[in-house]
Amino acid sequence: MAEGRSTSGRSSPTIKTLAAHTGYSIATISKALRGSPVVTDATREAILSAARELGYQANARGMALRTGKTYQAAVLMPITSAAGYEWDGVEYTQILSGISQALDGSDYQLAVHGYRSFDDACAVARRIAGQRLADGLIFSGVLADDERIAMLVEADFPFVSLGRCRQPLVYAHVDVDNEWASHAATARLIAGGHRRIGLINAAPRLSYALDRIDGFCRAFREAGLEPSLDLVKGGDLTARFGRDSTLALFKGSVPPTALVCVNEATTLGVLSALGSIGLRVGEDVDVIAYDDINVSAYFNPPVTTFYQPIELLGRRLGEFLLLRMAGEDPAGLREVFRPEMIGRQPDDLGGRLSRRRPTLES
Amino acid sequence: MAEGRSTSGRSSPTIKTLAAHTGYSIATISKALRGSPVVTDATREAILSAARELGYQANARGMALRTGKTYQAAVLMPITSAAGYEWDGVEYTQILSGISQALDGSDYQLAVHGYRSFDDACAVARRIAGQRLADGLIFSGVLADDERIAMLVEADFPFVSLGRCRQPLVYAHVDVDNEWASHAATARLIAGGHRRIGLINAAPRLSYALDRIDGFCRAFREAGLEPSLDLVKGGDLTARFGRDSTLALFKGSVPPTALVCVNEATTLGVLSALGSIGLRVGEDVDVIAYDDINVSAYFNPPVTTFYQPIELLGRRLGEFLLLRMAGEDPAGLREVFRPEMIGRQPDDLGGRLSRRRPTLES
DNA sequence: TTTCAAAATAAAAACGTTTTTATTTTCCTT
DNA sequence: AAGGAAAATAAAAACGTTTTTATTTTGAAA
Repeated sequence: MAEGRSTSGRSSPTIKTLAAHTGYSIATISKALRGSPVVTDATREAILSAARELGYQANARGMALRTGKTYQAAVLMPITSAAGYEWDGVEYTQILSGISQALDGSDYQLAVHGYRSFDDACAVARRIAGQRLADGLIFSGVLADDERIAMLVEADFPFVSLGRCRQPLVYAHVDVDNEWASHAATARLIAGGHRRIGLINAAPRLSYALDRIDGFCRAFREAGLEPSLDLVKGGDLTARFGRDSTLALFKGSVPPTALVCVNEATTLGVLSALGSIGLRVGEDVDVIAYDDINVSAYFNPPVTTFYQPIELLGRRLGEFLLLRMAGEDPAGLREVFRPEMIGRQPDDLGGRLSRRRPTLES
Repeated sequence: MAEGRSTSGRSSPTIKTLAAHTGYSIATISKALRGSPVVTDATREAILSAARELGYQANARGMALRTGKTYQAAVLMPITSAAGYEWDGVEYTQILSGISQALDGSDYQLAVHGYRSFDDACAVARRIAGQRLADGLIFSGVLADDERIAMLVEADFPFVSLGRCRQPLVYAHVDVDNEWASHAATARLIAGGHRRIGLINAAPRLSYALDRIDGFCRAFREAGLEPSLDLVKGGDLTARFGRDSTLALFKGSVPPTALVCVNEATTLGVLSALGSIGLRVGEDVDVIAYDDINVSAYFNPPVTTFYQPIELLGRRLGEFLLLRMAGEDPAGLREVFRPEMIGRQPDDLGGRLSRRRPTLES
């Protein structure tokens, strides 16, 4: 099997090379490089100088074996299962980018572990913790009763989740206040006169989908109204799901006058569907989207969005994981963000009720 | 520093545990597990059985130190530099997904190395090869004279590039036939009567941007025409760039009647710009897009696209890297794909030349 | 039956670091 | 000046595997 050694013909300097060069022992050199106080300042300076001069870099494999640490920060990432399954998980690029920035300058590398289903995600998480394939783990797609969180808390294995479960556990996490955002979007539409509001949501087993429904309902109840739960659709975060859901909602006898969309992908599908049945946003129907990559800035017609830059979440995930792997209390590593509303439409009925509304006949 | 050992209270079984359990020596056990022919079948079976029974998993760190291998497959991924820099590199999720699928079942983990600029990408590649941070490398964003390729070929360090440079080197790569695709798109528009064709392209230092221009020009020349090179714009692959370029092109005295777009992100921006200046695709202007995540299926109005599922490219990248790390000749690890055209518009002038064309006054 | 060679297994070394234990040096007190 | 304790450095062990070298066992031939 090919060995890709550098072309200089000699291996990189090791701690033995440094020992031969300086006259100090391997143990002293190791302690000096680690900043141990049992080494004098003069000795430390001499060793650091020699290390710089020789271009010494500690070998990660030697360190890993002795310390038992992997120096890997693992991230679970969904494997999209079929070509053409467009835009599934595209926000992961920015999550990984944020995490990568947080890890920059640390000893840690970013290791991506793909999974195909939620059960597979649990199995991968179990294997990472059990076999010590990484020193810490980041994952998303949190369920209300996510067993990964229970398992990792019990194993005392460092992790940070993007999202929160609904179990009374203390663990590091970063999240968006989905209940608040859903409430704000829904309240805006109710204040604009809407009563038949559709919610294009994530799959209801996902914790934040439940949070979205809670916020949706709270807005109605605060207005003394019954929530239009018959107009709630839950599915995957694809443009196709957005489109199919929209077409289904507008086939009904009393279709929505407004839609709240879970993300930018479903929104694209929603807009595509509305266009195909001749409904104009801002005139025939109002659309509010949640967007974490700000791509809805380019949607035509423009839509009001609740925008949360996901790369910031990614950076915070990485920062928290480093702290958690360094032994910090997870109770101090929890943060929930509120997205910023970008109003691009008035989102109100604007005298529309008197006009005849086209519906899709079945 | 917290040690996340499993809660069973005992460490995972090591080869020493297996030795104590079976009565065989560590060396015999290692050879048996590796499939060495110097061990008898009976001995091997007994050892494999005991390994299964005890749930033995070889420790990657012990293996790594002794063999000198990292069991890491590195991928260079751009770090998006600012929040709001939307949709930059979103296709990486599907590339990583494809690579992850290819690596599944192998001993290799996917390690993501972020970079901020091309020079940073070169520095990271140099460090990965020089310090043996990984056993192989995958990267994209190939330049015509990409120094990463030259350096890694000289170092004989296993890698696969997504894209080709223009140097006479032999190395593993996966690519799309950009010259062919650009030619096909442009030829289609020329056949439809277009003469003023805009090319919303990638930055011209990128190898495939040059390939696109080559194909663009070849289509004109084959039709006995001069290419409309004044309508070629090169920049980053963002919706913003697509929009800004389009607005600039339509400010000109003789604006384009058709646009060829480098990817789905710039196309979104292009459509947004056209909508904002009142131009209708299929009527006032024709748009052909290159798309590797098939999201343009949801664009409204629909546009003709050249579609190449990028996850397939990702899988092939992973497959080739495993083969390359196993010592396979890079000359046998090269593949170029041709995207599939999905016609959603006739893309011809259709009697439009007689109509007055709105232009943007400066 | 004995001897020798091949096969099979075991012992030891190695990878490169960190940590533990041992030894040497230095400084202060009597 | 000598002795003892603290500081500083060195030697050895350890991590868990693979590989090299050594030893034992087995089988075949004389």
